[in-house]
Amino acid sequence: MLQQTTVKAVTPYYRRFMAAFPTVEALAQADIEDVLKLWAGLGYYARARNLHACARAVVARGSFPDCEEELLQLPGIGPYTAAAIAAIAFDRKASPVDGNAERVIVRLFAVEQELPDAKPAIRELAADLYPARRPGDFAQAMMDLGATVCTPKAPACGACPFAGSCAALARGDAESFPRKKKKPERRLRRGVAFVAIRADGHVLVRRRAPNGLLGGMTEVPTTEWSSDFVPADAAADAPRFSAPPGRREAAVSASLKVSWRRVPGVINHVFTHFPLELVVLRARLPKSAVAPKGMYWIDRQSIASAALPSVMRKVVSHALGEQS
DNA sequence: AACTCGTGGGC
DNA sequence: TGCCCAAGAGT
Repeated sequence: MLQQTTVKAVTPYYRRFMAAFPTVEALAQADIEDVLKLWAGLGYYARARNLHACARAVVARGSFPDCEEELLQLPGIGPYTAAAIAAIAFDRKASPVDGNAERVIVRLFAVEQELPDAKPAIRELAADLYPARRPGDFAQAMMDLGATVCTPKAPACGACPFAGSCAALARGDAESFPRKKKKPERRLRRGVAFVAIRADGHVLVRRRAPNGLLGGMTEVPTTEWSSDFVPADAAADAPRFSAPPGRREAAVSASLKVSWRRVPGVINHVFTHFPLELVVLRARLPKSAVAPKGMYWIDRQSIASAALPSVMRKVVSHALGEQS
């Protein structure tokens, strides 16, 4: 959970998750849908899928691996996490380097190479630093130093135990480290989201593809999201409903005429690699409306606990006229 | 090697 | 307000 995410953001999720899945066996037996529900809003959903797969792998092999090399084989456990578990949980000589420790090392040695190119060199420098005893405590101390003293902006060099040996500080420009490669421009993508509301308050949703962006999460139907999308072209992608079976001829289900109305305003959301602007269309459906193939209705209470990512919560709240 | 992959807080 | 950043990993 803590991969690329702050302790503050993680804490409530962690508590709920551990209450639901107190053991690796419990997690391994869970449905991915229930795992994603508890991850909804936290982001980077591949972590949830990987953690679930990881639990199953651990149960299958019969125990937790206790060395870096075997930990690396598990899904979702990369160089940092493998080293962190080895050092902290098993007191192994390993050097986990997170973003904080990375910054400490770079400044200590005034590494001129830009990130992320410098990562391998930084890891080697860190590996040379590991102490004779308590590798886990040392690793956590380096991370906490980066988080509280050797901060990205306005580092508190006066309070740093490395002040006397820091190459960046000696040069007088610690804050200018680490050097970073410029990021590619992120183009705005547009799309239209359809919020169909049944007379009893149920909302139409579907499941996203199991992998990729928001993989496995629940969403309201939308058009494609693309840079050259024209909202006026959305009608063709609107979900189509049929009237309930019965009365008319069984062979031909009558299509239900639906009036989509634009909800004033737009939803803006920022993903890591692109910003998104969604126009929201809303329609009221009779209680008898049949969900299109691959979609289903969920009630208000289920919306609250569903695997809806934040961007979809924004869309639904906006369409239901809730204050934000 | 360079992309992809979320979200919220801090300044 | 816009940008940076966070206990990174997978492809």
